[in-house]
Amino acid sequence: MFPSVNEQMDLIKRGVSEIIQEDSLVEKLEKSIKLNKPLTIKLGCDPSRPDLHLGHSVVLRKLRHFQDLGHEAVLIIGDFTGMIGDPSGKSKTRPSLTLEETRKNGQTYFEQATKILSTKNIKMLYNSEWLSKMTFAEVIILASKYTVARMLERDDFEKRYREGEPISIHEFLYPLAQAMDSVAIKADVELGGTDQKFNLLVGRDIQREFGQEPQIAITMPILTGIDGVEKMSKSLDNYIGITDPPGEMYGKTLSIPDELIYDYFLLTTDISDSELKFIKEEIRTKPRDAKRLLARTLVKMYWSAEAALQAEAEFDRLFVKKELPEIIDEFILNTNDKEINIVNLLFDTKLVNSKSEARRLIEQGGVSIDGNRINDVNENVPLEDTFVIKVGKRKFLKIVIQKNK
RNA sequence: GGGUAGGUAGCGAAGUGGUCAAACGCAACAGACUGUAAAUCUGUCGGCUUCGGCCUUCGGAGGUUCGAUUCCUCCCCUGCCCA
Repeated sequence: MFPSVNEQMDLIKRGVSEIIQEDSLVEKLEKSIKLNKPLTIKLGCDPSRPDLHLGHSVVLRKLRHFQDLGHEAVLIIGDFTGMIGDPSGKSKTRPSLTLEETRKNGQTYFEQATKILSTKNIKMLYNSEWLSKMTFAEVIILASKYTVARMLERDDFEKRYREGEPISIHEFLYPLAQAMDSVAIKADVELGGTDQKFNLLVGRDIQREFGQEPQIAITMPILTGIDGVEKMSKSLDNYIGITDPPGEMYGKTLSIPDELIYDYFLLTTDISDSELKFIKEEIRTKPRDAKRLLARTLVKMYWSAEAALQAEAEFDRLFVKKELPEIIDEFILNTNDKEINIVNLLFDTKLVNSKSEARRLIEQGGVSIDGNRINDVNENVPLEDTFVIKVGKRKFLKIVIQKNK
């Protein structure tokens, strides 16, 4: 039923950053084969931001590997912590979610995650199921199992403490809560990004406290965002969403720095080891082709081969040949006026957020109608036939005039 | 509880009675360039505007003043030190 330990380890080890402890993992795999029992692979999910991007896909894909090897994936939706709020201390404004919101987000998460995961051997659980039942006394006993000094070992706590930034007491409780999740499902393996290493290790300690065999912690590298600097995240707007439309996915991929191409192939695609070698060479000699292949590969994974080709053609049309896109949104303008001031037009069609912005764009030469650049803020646009406005590089809108009589 | 330092535009950070819509950096946006939505360079970067200005902003609420981001009072929030 299960592939051999060596075979399993080969796939498991691809792209990982760290396995703690590797020999214990081998033992677990051996035992699983002997008893013909799948391992329980845990992944914690944050229900406050259900929109998944390629950064999330790195760890989800690792989970998929385990599924492919016959093990069971368990997604833990952190609804309990989500309802209380702010888990990182970083985003001060992160709102507390209601129960309904966490369920809805959990569902969205599941839908998106199963673009990568198999729906066969998967379970999704909400951690409020066990965490909300804990009494205050139980929480205090749990808290007694860990010391402040050990908590401060975590990089971000240590850094914030050193720099005099606030750390709330409840933040110390989150790693413990996450550890209780591992206890609750008797996790054999927990996956996470390298930034989760500390939390995954707390899970091991707490499982031991509860008389369980500690889980294996597997960390995956953090994917750098398309800016090439920061980790991929939605709030930094340097992400490629797995539900991004093909054109956007393709374009964003092309904008990553060349140094990132290899990592993206390794961590976000299924490309084989032998192909990877070829790609490594191609990145050196023809980075453009390698990147286009990456962009096509990603669009193909999340959409289709056809969408990938279309996205590429569209991209070339827009940015290489600087022509109009194939499909342009339409705006129906109901008016009997013969002409309209360009600033008002931009504002009325919501192409800009304020009239000042419209003036600014015009003064900077960022606005054109049917390919003719508008240079004057006071210019009036005749309202006779349909025309196309272009704002900046990427915003197009087709204006259709409708006379009402 | 005591002491002390702070809270300024999306973020970081200057300013300490008028010359402040507020230096500078980052992010963002536009233009040029490019294989690219990268890099680089240039410009813009609260709102409205008849382009002369006008209006709303510097934790919150009051007050002093012709005039406050700058001074005073109270309140809220945060760091550090002491207990």
